Amino acid sequence: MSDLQVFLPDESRRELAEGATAGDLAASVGARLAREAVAARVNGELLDLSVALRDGDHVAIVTGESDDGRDVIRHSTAHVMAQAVTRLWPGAHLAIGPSVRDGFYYDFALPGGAHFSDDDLERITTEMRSIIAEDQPFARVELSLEEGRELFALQPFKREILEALSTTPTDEDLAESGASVVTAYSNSESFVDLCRGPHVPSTARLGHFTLTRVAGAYWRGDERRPQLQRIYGTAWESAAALNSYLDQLAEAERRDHRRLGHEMDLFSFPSEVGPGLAVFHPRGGVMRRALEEHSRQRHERSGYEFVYSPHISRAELFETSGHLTWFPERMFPPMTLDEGQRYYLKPMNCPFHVLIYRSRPRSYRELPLRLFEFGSVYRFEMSGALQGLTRVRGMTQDDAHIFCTRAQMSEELARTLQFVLDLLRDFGLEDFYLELSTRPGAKAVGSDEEWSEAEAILARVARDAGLELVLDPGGGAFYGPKISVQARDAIGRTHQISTIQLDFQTPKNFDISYVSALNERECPIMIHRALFGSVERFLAILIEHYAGNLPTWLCPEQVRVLGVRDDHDDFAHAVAERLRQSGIRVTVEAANEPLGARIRRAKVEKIPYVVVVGDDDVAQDTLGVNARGSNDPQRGVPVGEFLDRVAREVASHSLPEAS
RNA sequence: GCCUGGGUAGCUCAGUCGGUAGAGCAACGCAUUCGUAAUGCGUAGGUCAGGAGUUCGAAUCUCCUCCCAGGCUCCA
Repeated sequence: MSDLQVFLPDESRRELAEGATAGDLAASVGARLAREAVAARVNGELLDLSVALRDGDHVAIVTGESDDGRDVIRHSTAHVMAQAVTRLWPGAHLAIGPSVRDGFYYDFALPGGAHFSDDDLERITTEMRSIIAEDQPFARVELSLEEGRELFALQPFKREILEALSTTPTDEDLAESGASVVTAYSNSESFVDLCRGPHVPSTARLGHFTLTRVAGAYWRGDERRPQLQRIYGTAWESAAALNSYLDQLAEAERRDHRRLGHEMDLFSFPSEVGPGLAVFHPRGGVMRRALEEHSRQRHERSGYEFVYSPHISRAELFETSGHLTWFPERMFPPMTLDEGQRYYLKPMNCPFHVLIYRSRPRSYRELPLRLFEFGSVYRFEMSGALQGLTRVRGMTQDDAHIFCTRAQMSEELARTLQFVLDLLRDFGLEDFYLELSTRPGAKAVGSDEEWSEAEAILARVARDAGLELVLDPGGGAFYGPKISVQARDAIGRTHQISTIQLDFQTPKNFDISYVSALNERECPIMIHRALFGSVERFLAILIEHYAGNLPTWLCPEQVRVLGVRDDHDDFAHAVAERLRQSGIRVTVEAANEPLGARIRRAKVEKIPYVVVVGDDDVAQDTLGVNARGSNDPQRGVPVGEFLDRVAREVASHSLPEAS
């Protein structure tokens, strides 16, 4: 007898008995699906498999191999972790335990203010394994608010969540269900957790997880509220998926620019200088110079003019610009000089560029005026936020400020965006999307009309660029909205690189103007833009993108010449000199070790070309070429031919051809 | 800033119960002269991050400071 009809994603119908659940549906489709099912999407909503279906429902069975499925697995694993922690630390308070990208976490407050240590992860893991082995069902319970308050009387964070739900029923689902029903999941008689769900049907569906680290986290992310103990983990639908994720992590670690930067002798952070302050070594210096020089040339060709400004300034400048109002805590404390004058290290270049603009009257004929500077800025980042070259206290921005009229603004933005993308492509980044950050709630200055206009223009320019556009509501700076260019690197991570910001405010703060064609005094618009973000961070991204195997034009050492025996060393030096005269960065390593050992060293150092010269080469003016990434060296290549090849590659910014 | 973990030779790491500081690689020296990913022998290298304390004696135990790594609302 079948008195219930549901629709599958392919619109086919399925007859089921009255009272059938999503789990029953999965079973009716096939044993394999039933085995792999973790949840169901019913009429678009992600629900437990135990949900009773109604006539006419559209149902998609969710398996572990989907994003939805992994979310459910991770969320359920977090739940199991909470149960394990509760068993090991009776009286622990539970906060929240969501799934996050690639994993999950759960926040706890342990009795007596105890902390987790790394060793605890193993104990918790063991406890979790036994909970999973117990094959506990995740039983959904619906409660009234009052019942919820009673059930979680001893859980202050859960209570706070309940109170928040009762006073702000903003969530649509809750509004629909009357805002008075909350749900909990009970795994066993001894463990119940307030949770929206859905969950896998039973703990036995879990198991491919690893607890990764312990951390502190403030309740609700607010440093004025209690600090909780957080445990992060990752969980997947299969052992293979888990291992592949762990391999990815290992690959990211191999590419880490801090490790490579040290190994390749590019830069360091001497503790004598201070945290977050890097020094560049000669090899890193070569790389940096090549990058900056290329950027300079591109800017020159694109109509930018080059300016310079000092690293410190009187407080007045940053009072006018608003920096001291909006983020004084991010600036280094001032030094007070004679007569009580306060001087600050500059956190941004824009105020200086505005003063350059203001140094004399400007005509509309000069606009757009594009001022560029490799400007070093200093920001007092929280010590815990510092991270290699990507988050530092001293950095150099490839910063420019464009002053233009309102009428020019749209075209100038489009042009700037195109320029950004072209330049990034020169460095081998190809995969982009754009993010539009709009008005931040409280901190924004300026009128609503200005903001709407600016946001609309940016949105149009972004759309016209033909790239994927993601919205970041409220992510703009206090003075204007921005477009940021996000780039995906070789292992699929995304980095925010360039930003283009519109600013109506600073020109007003500094009261700058130009004389229009109608001989009237007008206020220009300012566009802030940094393409690399900071030179340091961009280098870090490139190092990781290429795993240290940089394109030849950026390599500190492009060619290393090795003589087979030491009586070939003179010829090796002669070859090197010819390459050097063509602008190639080349060294010679003398033949006092076996050739294989010297080749190995050069390979380990990621030199693009190892050149070997022996008897035949001396006789015929040729060389042997062993390119990076190749195990198949070429012999008898004419010196001139090799020289052209490297020169061509440098000019085209490409990687060595692994022939 | 706060939480957890860490800091031993240039690098990667060992160092037991508190009892004279260890290895491999790198560096340097000598020998070796070799055609595409590790030649042999030898030498040198240390305020065990820094400071204070406990102790007959501290890399090791205690406290303080510095630095590094991960984390600090992708919401029940």
